[in-house]
Amino acid sequence: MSVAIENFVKAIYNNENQDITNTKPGNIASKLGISNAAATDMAKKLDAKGLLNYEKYKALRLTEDGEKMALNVIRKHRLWEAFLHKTFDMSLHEIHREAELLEHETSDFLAEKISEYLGNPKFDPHGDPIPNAKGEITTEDTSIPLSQAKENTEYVISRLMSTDKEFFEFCALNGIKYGNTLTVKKQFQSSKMTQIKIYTNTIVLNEDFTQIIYVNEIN
Amino acid sequence: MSVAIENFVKAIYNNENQDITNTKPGNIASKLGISNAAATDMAKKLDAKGLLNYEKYKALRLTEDGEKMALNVIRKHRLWEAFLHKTFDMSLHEIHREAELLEHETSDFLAEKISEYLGNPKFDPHGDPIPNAKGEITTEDTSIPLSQAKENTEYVISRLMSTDKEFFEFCALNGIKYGNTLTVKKQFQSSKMTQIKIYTNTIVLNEDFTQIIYVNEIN
DNA sequence: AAAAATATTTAAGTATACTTAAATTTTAAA
DNA sequence: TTTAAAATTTAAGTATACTTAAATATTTTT
Ligand SMILES: [Mn+2]
Ligand SMILES: [Mn+2]
Ligand SMILES: [Mn+2]
Ligand SMILES: [Mn+2]
Repeated sequence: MSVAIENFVKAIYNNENQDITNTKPGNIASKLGISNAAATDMAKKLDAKGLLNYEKYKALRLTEDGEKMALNVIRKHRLWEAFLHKTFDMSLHEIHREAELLEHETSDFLAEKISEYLGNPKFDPHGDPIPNAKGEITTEDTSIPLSQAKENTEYVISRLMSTDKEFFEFCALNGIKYGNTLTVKKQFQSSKMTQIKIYTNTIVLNEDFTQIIYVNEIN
Repeated sequence: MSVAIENFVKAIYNNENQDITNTKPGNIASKLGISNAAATDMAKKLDAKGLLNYEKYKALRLTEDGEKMALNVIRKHRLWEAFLHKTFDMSLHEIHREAELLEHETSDFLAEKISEYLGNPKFDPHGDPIPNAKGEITTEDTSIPLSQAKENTEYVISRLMSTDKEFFEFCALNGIKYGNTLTVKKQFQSSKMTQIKIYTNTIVLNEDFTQIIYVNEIN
């Protein structure tokens, strides 16, 4: 299958997992940077291929085959990210950029090699789950955004939900990294800011950041 | 530039370095598995782009820009081969297959990371030279095919010029590997066979193999 | 030096993945 | 509930990278 098709089913999959009613051609089009007309064309084509169900004016729904394809591409994307981060120490922004291309030119054979080399990781450096070779995600996500965390409680960082370069640069500079530990000190109700302590540093984050930094409470 | 263009200039470059007079559309076409007509079309297009000089019925000649592009792709190809061989222990056949795809989706940035990680190697696992980031090949090739080697002389294996799976499997099983040492025991003139000793094994190779295994004499 | 064989080019056409513009349908607002 | 706004679809067209078939040029053989 072509790069265009793989990116298309991946965009639908990612969208369905957030907002199922809005998975319409126009929405996918704007995510992929193509015209609405192109997205409608593609939707019809993929319906004919059995990768999704297309009904005029309705939301797009991936078939089982379509979802399998999406998860296969996502697996390769996240394995590359994990690999490039670990082996070449590339930043959270760089790894995404490279993985977006490499994911389409990676055989299942090579994906397995990467996975084995890394010890079959279950999460990528953004905290996104890595599907297994069968296309299954076996982990469950219990994490909450930092904006909803309790005061005076210790958390481990579980996910950084962004693709923004500056955000990742901020994180890298301040030890905000998947797996690291932080303590929530105070939630400022009116200003919607969150004060955290990470290592010896105290940082006050605004809502833009506390809604994309996800954490798990340490028992 | 597209995958089709990159593969096209690469095929011309590789061909020019062997048989300059025969670098015509039909020859490139058969190497790429496309029709002669498609190759002629592409040649005209790349002439317009300034990557090669096309004159009806004449051999294709890369321009400086075209050669630079070819060497950039070849660099990425060979870096991937070196990397996959070393890091994932993939075979000489597998690394070529994967590199053929990855070479087109690799940024200069990532290529540099791979190169640094490997210690800026000058040769890939087939013994092919790896151009530097400027597109220069600084090494010179003094190797000769095993068919022309002297009897009772020690050589180091410097190049395995093939893309054939079975040949590489044979090599892997018999210690015929870039950098390994062997001794030429006898050249059978009439049958064009070569008897070598490698480690403790004695092997007799026919011309098919001794013309694609290159060696350098050990001083 | 012709004739035959081979290679190259031209012409016409296809599939994919897009575009813009117009028509249509849905959704939201008045 | 009618109207206005927004989204979706249809229609027509483009660029890329191919194809096959026919025309033409080159190369080889006789
Ligand atoms: Mn992608
Ligand atoms: Mn990720
Ligand atoms: Mn290639
Ligand atoms: Mn090689």
